Amino acid sequence: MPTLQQMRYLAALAETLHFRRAAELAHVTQPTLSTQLRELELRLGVQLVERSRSRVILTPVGEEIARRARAVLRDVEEIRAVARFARQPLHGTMKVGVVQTLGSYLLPLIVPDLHRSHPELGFYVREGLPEALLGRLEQGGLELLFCALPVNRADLVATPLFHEPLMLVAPEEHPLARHEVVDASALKDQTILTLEPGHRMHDQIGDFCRDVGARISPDYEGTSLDTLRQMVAMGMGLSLLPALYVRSEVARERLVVARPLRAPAPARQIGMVWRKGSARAGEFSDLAGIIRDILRTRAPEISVPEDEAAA
Amino acid sequence: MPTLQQMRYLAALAETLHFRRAAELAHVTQPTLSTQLRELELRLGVQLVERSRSRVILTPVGEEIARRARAVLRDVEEIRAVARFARQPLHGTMKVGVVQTLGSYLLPLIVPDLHRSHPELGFYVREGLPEALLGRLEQGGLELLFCALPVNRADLVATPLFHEPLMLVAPEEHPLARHEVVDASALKDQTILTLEPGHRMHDQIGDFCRDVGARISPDYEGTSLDTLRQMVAMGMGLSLLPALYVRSEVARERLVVARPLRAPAPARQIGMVWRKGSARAGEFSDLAGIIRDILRTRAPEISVPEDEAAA
DNA sequence: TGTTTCAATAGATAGAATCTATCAGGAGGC
DNA sequence: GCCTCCTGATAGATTCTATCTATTGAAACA
Repeated sequence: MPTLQQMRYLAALAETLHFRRAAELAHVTQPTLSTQLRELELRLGVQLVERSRSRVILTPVGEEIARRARAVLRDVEEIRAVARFARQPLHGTMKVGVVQTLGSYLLPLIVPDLHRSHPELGFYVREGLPEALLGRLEQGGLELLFCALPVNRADLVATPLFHEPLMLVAPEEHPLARHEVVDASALKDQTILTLEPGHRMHDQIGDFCRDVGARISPDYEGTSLDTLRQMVAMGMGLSLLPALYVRSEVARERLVVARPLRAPAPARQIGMVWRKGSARAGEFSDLAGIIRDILRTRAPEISVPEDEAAA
Repeated sequence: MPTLQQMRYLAALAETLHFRRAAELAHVTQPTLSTQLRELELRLGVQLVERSRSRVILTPVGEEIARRARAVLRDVEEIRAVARFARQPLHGTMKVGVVQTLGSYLLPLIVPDLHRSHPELGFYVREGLPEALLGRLEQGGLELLFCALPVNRADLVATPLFHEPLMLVAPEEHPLARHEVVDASALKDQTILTLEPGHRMHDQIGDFCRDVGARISPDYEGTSLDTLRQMVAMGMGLSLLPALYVRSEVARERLVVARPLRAPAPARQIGMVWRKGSARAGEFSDLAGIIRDILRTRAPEISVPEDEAAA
């Protein structure tokens, strides 16, 4: 099998048509280049160079192979360039997953600022249910996941990004809409719409409703936060939606109103998850810090933890 | 600089995602593959593989580089294929030069048979004047030249293909056309048309005419054998044209007739020339033998020498 | 808890790439 | 014609490196 070095020598000789000068070009001595080219010819079983004291000429095969060798060397050079580019932190593409209940509002909130400060960083985004995304993350299909914590998998690590209360969403004319802050006990016997199973919020809201004596609507399970909101607007019941979602979608229209729940309100802890031992673990930690900063500016009403070592 | 071997290991690992099996695939032991991959990462300065006991995952850069590495390996494989192909004699393309006074009839005579017996052999043909073609041959722009011998250049070798007499070509109604064989002395004071300077035949016919007392037409010098023939047909004079040309072009029409000259007739020796030490010298010798055989069949009236070592 | 599996590591070894020094042949100058 | 310079090939020594065997340490599994 020919070596890259031999190809380099052939390319040099093709350029200079002169052994000594080719050797200089390749930063080796002339005997090295001579023997390696002879070795290359031996391995390929073809004469590449016509040697004479007065003239060095490549054979037609030699020309052809030199041409191809140059292409190979160029491609290898590109590989090195790819590596060099990737070496810089927060460059290149990250394959991230976002749980559906975050996708519609989290990325739009942080990506513009992030793109401004780190223009070389791109995201390949995949939405889905937590279980599926965690599986993909473990398998290597994703590098990074935004979802609700805690995540209890031995080979994954997580760091919190923000603490997001759930807010009561009701039709404008609903009696509870008149309260500025709603007490959990006020939800007794109310009908609550929630997401289909598989979402973290499904279980969380189910538990909460059982505690306060509210009734989960048996007839309907939403597939997204948007459908829940629309069902509330149609008077099918109340719902509990994440504060940042409310901020980005509910606050913009008049059909439904959102009210905070009195502490201890149900809430979710949103964080970033990656594989323990991921090559980019350091980058991910840094990225978490950057995202927390962005959130502090863009969503001051949300509680963002101090930076910490990923746990 | 990464080595091809390291790329091969990366490709194997990308395929199996398992060190031991990748090592098997690459026909080395697992520690070898491990250390070489680590070395590759070190050289590129990038982590390519996420190692954990339970799972092996390529990083995104790892994927990208593995993809490119596979392409490089494929291209190197192609280089080996090119060499393998070139190794078979009388395969591939030969860059040949043919002097203008041969081009119109020599190749059409031999190429059909040659193509039948050696379908993988192709010609890239360049016509020109002898001097220019010899220069190109020496510089490496051509590999092989068909022209009149002798050729006296130290770095070239030649082998004869056939001995080709020149024939007298005259208008049908010309008095000399009545002789079956024409004596050279009969050309005394006749007007002979010949080619422009630069052709071997220009000098050869000039010498011959001086010897027999014929007159070279001062007003006209042909640029090709075809124009000479046409000038003869128009009654501008007589001409001396090569026997195989006569056979292929003159014999087909009625306007001019060709008559052999009584010995010692002027003649030219046609041969093949290549560079001393050409990679394909052996092929060229073989080719000469094949061409001589074809000529013995296709042009039995022509004298073809026995095969010999190229001189 | 013991067993198996996996990748990393250590140390030895054979092979390869490179170097310095030198040779042999041809070109060009005098 | 002879000498010198220049070319590429060759010889031999040396350093590097790719590879091997043997082993370790850690996780997964039963």
